[in-house]
Amino acid sequence: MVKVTLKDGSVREYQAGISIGEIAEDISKGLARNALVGKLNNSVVDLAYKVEEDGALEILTFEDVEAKNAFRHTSSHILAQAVQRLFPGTKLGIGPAIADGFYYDFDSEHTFTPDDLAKIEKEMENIVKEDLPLERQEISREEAIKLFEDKGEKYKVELIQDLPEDTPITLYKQGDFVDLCAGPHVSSTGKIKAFKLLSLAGAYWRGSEKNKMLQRIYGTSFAKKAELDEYLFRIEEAKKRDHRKLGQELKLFAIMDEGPGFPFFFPKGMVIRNELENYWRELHRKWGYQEVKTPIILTRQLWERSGHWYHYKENMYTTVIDEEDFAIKPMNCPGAMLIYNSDLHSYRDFPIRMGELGLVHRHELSGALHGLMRVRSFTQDDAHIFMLPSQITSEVKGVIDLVDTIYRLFGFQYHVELSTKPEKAMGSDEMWEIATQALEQALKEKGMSYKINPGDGAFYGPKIDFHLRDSIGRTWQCGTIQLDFQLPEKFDLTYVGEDGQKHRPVMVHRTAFGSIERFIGILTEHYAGAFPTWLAPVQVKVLPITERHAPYAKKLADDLFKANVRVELDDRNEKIGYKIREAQLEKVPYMLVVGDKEMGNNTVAVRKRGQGDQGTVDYETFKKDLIQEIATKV
RNA sequence: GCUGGUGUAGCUCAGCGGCAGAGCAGCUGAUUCGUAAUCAGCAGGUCGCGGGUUCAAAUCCCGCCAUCAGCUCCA
Repeated sequence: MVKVTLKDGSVREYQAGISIGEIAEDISKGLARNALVGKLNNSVVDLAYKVEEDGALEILTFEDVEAKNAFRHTSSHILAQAVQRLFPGTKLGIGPAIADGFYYDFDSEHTFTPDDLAKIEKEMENIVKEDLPLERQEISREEAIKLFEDKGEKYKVELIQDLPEDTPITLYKQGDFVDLCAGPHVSSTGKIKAFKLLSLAGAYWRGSEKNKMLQRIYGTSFAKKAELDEYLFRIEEAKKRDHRKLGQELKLFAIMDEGPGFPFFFPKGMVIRNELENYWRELHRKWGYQEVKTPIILTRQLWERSGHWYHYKENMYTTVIDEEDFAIKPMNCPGAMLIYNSDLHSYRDFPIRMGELGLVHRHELSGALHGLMRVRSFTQDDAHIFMLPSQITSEVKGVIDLVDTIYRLFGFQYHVELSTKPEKAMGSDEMWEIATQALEQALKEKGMSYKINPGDGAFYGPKIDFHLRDSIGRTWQCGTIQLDFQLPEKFDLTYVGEDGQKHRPVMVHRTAFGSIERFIGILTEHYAGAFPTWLAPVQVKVLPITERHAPYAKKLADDLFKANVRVELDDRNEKIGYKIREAQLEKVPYMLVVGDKEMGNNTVAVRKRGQGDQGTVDYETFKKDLIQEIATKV
């Protein structure tokens, strides 16, 4: 007999060798129906797994992330089976579950088209109907290699050969289809009730551009049809928030064929940008920063000295002036070094916090460009902080607080990553070690949870990155804190210490928004274009009901304009419903509808974005509240 | 950069070898109206760019550019 402890603490006894599926059956019919995999002593296993010893058991359903992954992993096997049925000779790459679904990589002479996806889905439906059980089988390395060699599955053979010696090799079999797979899987193809293939894409074998590009098919699957439909609906909704679409609809910004990766800001987008910059300046003044501006084009010698010419050249635009080589700055730091060195510094001056809204240009791969999120010219809200080594932790903590202040104002969820020394790096290992420790120390003292990104640091130092999400869940690096022991050396930065001797200061590069452009992209998606009043390009629209009310409407609009409110008057000869509809589509926060009633007693009928008609209020009261709302950035 | 898709009016899209189309937006006129679209008329095009095939190309073929998805990259 074996004793099984369930999640609720109850203990049940069974014949040794009972399967987890049978235990689920014993617990309840409903659970057995929804059970996908089991979790025995913290490892996830198939329902067919036979329990031979006492242990803690959980029966997992689609609600559990491990079960969801197994479910989608099985879905990817069904996809592979369907593809091999329809396109014999197709070789298999890998086919894992991912955050919102699954994919499988194929090497096929046939190039898959979107039309093929429908055919493949049909065949997948057949496989689901066939209700094929998935059978797990453990075999020796030699047998496995022989099996896949005979099938011509060269990628699988490569995978097996690269597995550590002591790893058991398992196969999963469903009908005539066999795949190398660690599992676990759901018990039968019939469990996959709702799935959809979503897209096609190229993907390099094992993620290296040196390898062959395979064809990847993405899909998703759910336990219930309704959940799938809801997911697809959510994706459609999220696409409506895409900043590229909203940027065009709301006339905020655009990227044109004439300037790939070089964004244009229209008057309305410029309002948002200027408001953000005003806020930035106000905040940085309070936090003890000074502001500088450094040139966009600087000599080749400078970039050679900073190391960019050797480590960053493929991303830099260059030009020739009077037969001399120049480069357009991809970063602001060398300019800041020159400013630092234009004067003598005392330890008493530290920390020196030198901010710059600096326009940088970087040559990004054409395929990497993405609206405002990934561009070739952008404005970093940069700052360089010069300090004593003893000030590192407190300065880094200060920047963490500053970034958090900004993100909290917008209600962003973010996560933090610590990136360590990359392969192509300047400086010694010890330098890197000290710098990385200093950053980690600050994170620990702030009690922040963070993810470590090995080898993802900048070439000159380790960094802390702040990542924000876009409308469809992709994350983008925005704020960053980078410790740099290289540039102070290269530019021979010094300060005079207490002892009257010259010493080397420590420097941190940091951004909060990251890039103003990217930040505006994220903001646009975050608010779905309905910006808070302080950022809204147009804050109030005054809508007279007929021409008769236009003079009163104009008086209000003029008064608001004088109070620095961004106001527009819509005195076109249109019905009120039409004007409201337009203002609503423009996502203007406040509409003031004025007719005979309002004109008589100096009131306005307020319509608030998202909340509809708020009734009639005294104009002066409205104005006072509005100005208060703008000032407090709510 | 790589793989695949897409590019037609300001916007959204139809047309896919035989006269360049629709809706919205724009302009003109009428309508003077109370909370998401009043009616009528007019105008609007190097069909991404270049080459080729054809009696004839938006449509087929080749090259390039841009863009979308993913991969790679991401300071």
